[in-house]
Amino acid sequence: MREYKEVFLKYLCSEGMKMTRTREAILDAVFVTHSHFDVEDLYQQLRRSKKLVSRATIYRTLPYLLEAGLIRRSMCSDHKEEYEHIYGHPNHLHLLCVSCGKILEQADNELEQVLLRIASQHGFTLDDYVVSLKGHCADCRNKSNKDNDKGER
Amino acid sequence: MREYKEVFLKYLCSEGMKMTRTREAILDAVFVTHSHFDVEDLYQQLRRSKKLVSRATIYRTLPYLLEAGLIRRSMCSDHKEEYEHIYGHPNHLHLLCVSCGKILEQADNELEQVLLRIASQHGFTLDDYVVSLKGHCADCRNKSNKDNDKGER
DNA sequence: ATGGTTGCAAAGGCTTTGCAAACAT
DNA sequence: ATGTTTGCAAAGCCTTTGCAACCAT
Repeated sequence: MREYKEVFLKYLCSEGMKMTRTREAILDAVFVTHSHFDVEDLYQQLRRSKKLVSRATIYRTLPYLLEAGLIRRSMCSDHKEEYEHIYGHPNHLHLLCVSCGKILEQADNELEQVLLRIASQHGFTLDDYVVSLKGHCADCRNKSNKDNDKGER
Repeated sequence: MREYKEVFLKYLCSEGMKMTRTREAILDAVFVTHSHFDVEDLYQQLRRSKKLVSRATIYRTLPYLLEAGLIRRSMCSDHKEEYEHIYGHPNHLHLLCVSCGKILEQADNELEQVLLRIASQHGFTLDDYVVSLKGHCADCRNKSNKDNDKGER
């Protein structure tokens, strides 16, 4: 519970920086979100909770959260930096349907074992990973089959 | 050999578009590159081969190459769209050393099997995947150990 | 001839930054 | 009191777009 605040505080101290209301609010906004978010999402989330924080400050704070190991970059989306928080959000993979844009998240043990093996084969530690699969989900495949029946495109 | 030109031509036709010198030059520039590239890389590559193509046109062309299945988006780099070409460049994973920035590429069969299983478990086809592992390479671990011996930071 | 394509320069969107005021300790 | 942090607005960067000239067929 709120363990992430400790982590951030420790990080800030170690860098000679201070914990402020603003940073605390941003941190909370990050952990309210349960999936991917970008700067705009946080900005809106903060407005909703009546904590007015400028976008500039959010931009300035996210790299610290990244450094502190509290968030990580998420899938590359078009042209925006997306993040996701890490606590209670173990490493996982994303399944993206390129047709409808749906995203599933999933953790998989066997996958993790394989990645560990690969990393250590190359003398690497495995600190983090991003696995994104792209394909077509069942729904979209069905839909497009129906469309084809009616005469393609 | 040059098979990619066929592929692109076919794609262009199917969309009512034309093959032009400019597009051919961009395609060549893409396949000259052996690793990741962004728009600026292509632009410089084209200048070097005395084919002056505007950045705007490169920006306009890359989505077509993507659509045609000739390139794919690469690792999320800071703030730029990176691509890599696909021919002779099978799906693979990236190992990134977060300390020195070194990137290894590697194909792995077992990994691919696991990803296929996961996709189909969710009813997805597996059209493409991106696997990025982040960690510290052996060199950097050694270096940082030495640094520590001399008195940490 | 005709419709797609290109380069240019302008516009757009997201991100960064200089600076003075506000804040934490 | 002192150094850090913030918001604002301006600047910066990468990317997109309108348009007139150009090219492919």
